[in-house]
Amino acid sequence: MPSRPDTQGTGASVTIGEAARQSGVSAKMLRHYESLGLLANVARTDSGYRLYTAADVHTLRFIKRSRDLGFSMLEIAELVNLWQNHSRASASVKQIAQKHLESLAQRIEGMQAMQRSLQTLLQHCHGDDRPDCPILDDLSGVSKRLP
Amino acid sequence: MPSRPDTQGTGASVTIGEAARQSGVSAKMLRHYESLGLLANVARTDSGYRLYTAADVHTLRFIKRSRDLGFSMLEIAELVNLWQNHSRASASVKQIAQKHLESLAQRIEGMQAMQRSLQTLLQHCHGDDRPDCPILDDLSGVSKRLP
DNA sequence: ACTTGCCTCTCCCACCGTGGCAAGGTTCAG
DNA sequence: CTGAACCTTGCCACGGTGGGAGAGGCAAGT
Repeated sequence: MPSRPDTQGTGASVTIGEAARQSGVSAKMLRHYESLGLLANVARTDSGYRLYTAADVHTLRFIKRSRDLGFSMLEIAELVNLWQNHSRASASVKQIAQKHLESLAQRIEGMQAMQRSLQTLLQHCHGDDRPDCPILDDLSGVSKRLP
Repeated sequence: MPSRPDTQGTGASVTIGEAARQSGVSAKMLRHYESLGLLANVARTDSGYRLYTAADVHTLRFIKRSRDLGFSMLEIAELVNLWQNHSRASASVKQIAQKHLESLAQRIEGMQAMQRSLQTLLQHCHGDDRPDCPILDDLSGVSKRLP
């Protein structure tokens, strides 16, 4: 990997590929986030290359971490705004996180319900070369739903 | 609601709206499933209206139940095939369900990891009108990640 | 016969987040 | 100068669902 100027982010700006590497977000997504208005005012070289400052990369890492926690882009937009607004109330942040946590819990519960049903079905299916299959019976509504 | 012929599905075929009602799948999705080849050979009236037999509706309920258990359309296509193939081996069905269960478990784990992180963050955020906020600190990478 | 109201038809567009590809310009090292 | 690696924009795709437009079908009421 041939060394390019300022690859370490010691001073000025980096290109999109470098910003992608430093933030863990793909270059594709960097452009996308910009188009969503999540990362405004990205500088450009004369030839049109995007240039990311250290602050931009920091924001990108913020976004990445938020995505990793499952926040939606809409929520992340709000979080970024709050983050950059130094007179925010922590309650606003907490409320967003709380709501996300609740929806997360709901989705998990839904999936766990599926999980339980599937486990029961799997337990009752012998899984050999005979056609007889409680799983299909359940899906087709032929059998009483298993407990 | 004016009574339409054969609303009870006593004998012949029903229109898409009725099939939707009887299966719990939207008419929109009925057309979509057909375009996916999941429900082939749907009859038509002279004027082009789709006509669903009782067997079709049964298949739709099968699909609905499978969706409710979180199977993908691709998996459902396989399941429907196996269901209709009377010489299937139950092992084939079980394998699909098993794989689905595993991916389900994985996704649940991922979401639970998010859940735990969020819970920790929320616990540490006082959530009042002051700007100080451990949640944002964590997201921005300023603080050491909370345990 | 005509209107009214509901049904259905086919198409296209949107979501969300991500990836891929194509056709072209830029920058840098050898 | 050439080639490699990078960047640009733009379009298409996924999965599964919903929305709507514009047109036609059908039954019931007048």
